[in-house]
Amino acid sequence: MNPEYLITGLLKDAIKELYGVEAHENLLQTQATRKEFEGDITAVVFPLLKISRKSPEITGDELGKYMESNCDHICSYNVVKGFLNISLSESYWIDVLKEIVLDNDFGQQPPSGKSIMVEFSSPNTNKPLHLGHIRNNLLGWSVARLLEVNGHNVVKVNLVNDRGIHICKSMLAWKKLSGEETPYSSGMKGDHLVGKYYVAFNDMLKEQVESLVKDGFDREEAEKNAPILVEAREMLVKWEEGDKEVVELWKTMNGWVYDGFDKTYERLGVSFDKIYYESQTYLLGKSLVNEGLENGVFYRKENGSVWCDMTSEGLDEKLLLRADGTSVYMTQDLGTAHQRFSEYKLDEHIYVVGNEQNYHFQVLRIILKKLGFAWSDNIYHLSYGMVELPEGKMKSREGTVVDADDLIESMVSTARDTSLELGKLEDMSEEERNHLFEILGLGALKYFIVKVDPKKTMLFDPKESIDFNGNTGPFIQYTHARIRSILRKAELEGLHAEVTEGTLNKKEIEIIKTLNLFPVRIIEAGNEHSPAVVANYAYELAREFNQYYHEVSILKETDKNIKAQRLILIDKISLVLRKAMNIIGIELPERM
RNA sequence: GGCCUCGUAGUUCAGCUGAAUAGAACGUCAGAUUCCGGUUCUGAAGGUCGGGGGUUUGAAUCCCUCCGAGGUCACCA
Repeated sequence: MNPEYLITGLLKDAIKELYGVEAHENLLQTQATRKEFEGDITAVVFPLLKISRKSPEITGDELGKYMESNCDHICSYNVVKGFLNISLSESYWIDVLKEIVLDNDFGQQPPSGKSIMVEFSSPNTNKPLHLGHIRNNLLGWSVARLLEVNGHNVVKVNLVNDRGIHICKSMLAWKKLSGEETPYSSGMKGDHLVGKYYVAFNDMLKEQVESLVKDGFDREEAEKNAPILVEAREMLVKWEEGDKEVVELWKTMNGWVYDGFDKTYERLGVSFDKIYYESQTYLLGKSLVNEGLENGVFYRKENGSVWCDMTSEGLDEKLLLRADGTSVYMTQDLGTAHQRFSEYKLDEHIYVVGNEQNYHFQVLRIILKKLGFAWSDNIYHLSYGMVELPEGKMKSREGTVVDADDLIESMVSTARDTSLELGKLEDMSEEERNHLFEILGLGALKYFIVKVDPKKTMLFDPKESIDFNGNTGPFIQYTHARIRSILRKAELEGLHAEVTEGTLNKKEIEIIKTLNLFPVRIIEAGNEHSPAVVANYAYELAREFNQYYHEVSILKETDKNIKAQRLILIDKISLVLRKAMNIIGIELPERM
């Protein structure tokens, strides 16, 4: 039984008995006792003073006395200021440990019957993934995992932006410059190859603009009407008309990009249940807009364009259909949301999208509400901030964008260098080693990014992230390997890890408390859609083990019972670490 | 200019629905340790929680205001 529930229940009884009042839930506040004080669980008595009409000290003492004599689990209490610190008996904590150990699905919540869709990644097909996408993918993936652990049925989807002027730019530059270069002929990853031509296009555009300006054109005019840009727009028109040659090239080049993306996704460890393509969904939503128009939710301007008025919500008006009847981004998102909610019977839909689109999602929700969809409140924009580097911001114009593949590769190679330096890998095969470097490099990256509150702008420092000390992925991986090594040695001695009636010291009770917190953290993190909570919890647990390990000798302990109990405790720590890191997609090594 | 988000040790981050002396880590400094100024261990210093006001027995947390940083307000996506 959860100790805080136990105390809350007792407190309620005590108040009723002593003061004859049924105390309201939110007056019964408990928390883990701070380290400086004696005790396990602390009840805050301030809120109860208006019931007792006595001083904090007297109230605390009366309640403590009642609880102590009415519950076998409580062995002592003390009152400091308005805080009633309660110590629970050793046998109680052993029972808690036993409960944790016996629960094979520890942390896994029962099925909720809810279906939740998580959309993340959502790349453009004109260039490779970069550091920003990494944050997106890692957040999306771990939120999806987190919701699964919370018992929900999760559908992971990716909406690929595969159409529009941007891909035409790459296509055009490829046609002009490449000499039919392919990923196979060049040995380049498909997404990088296409990205190369996107850059080439922009270089050509810049050149043309400069020369036009030199010839006396207005800069703005030149930027709009450079010949190559006109050509790209013509290509887009041809694409929309279904021009065979253009569509063929479009298919080929996008295919290269998808091959490239797949490799990056695989290495990052993310996957999707379904992939949507904008080329197939961009017409959705029009009928919804027309319906809204008929119902008077939207209105038409003189030139024929359709708008939604949101001035009563303190916002502007929003365009939904252009004068020529074509749709915009918002139109499509209205349509896809509607389609998904009805097709999958969703209870919730989470969009993992950068915070520059906060306004978009605010508007999306309002419009859906205006259209009368009850589920409009069940869309959630998981908004995340930019990732900056020690060198400063990434700017595509200045070419300081960090490529995802390059970054992953450099993380893994740094992991290789530092682990080789530390040694201890002699008895590993080449294959095992490479696997270790891979999970260390990626573990460093994933942990460092996920541990930060999503909505905050963050700074990614590769050097700091891969340090084996500190609040890092490798530290947790190292802790795990260390525990597994202890357990292997114990096994060689023929020892079994189990709960016994041995004694517990203060640190061990603390660890049991922390372990016991795991399911609570899972639920909390799920409600907040924030895997960062899980990451920081895992770090706390790992740090607790290291302190513990430093204080007591586990293998040298002579009492077999105590030894067995210590082993089961650390075994459980390693298991919970694995479960927590599994949510973030970090693999923990058996040795390193 | 309107709207949204953020501002916590030198740095990167925690701080749950308000509670005791605001926590880690890295860095810094001191001591110990070894072939070593690099590794490891121990310890210390370091904070007006952006400023001001308010609500409360109690505020980093809630409200108002100002300052600072970022984002966004397209017949772009």
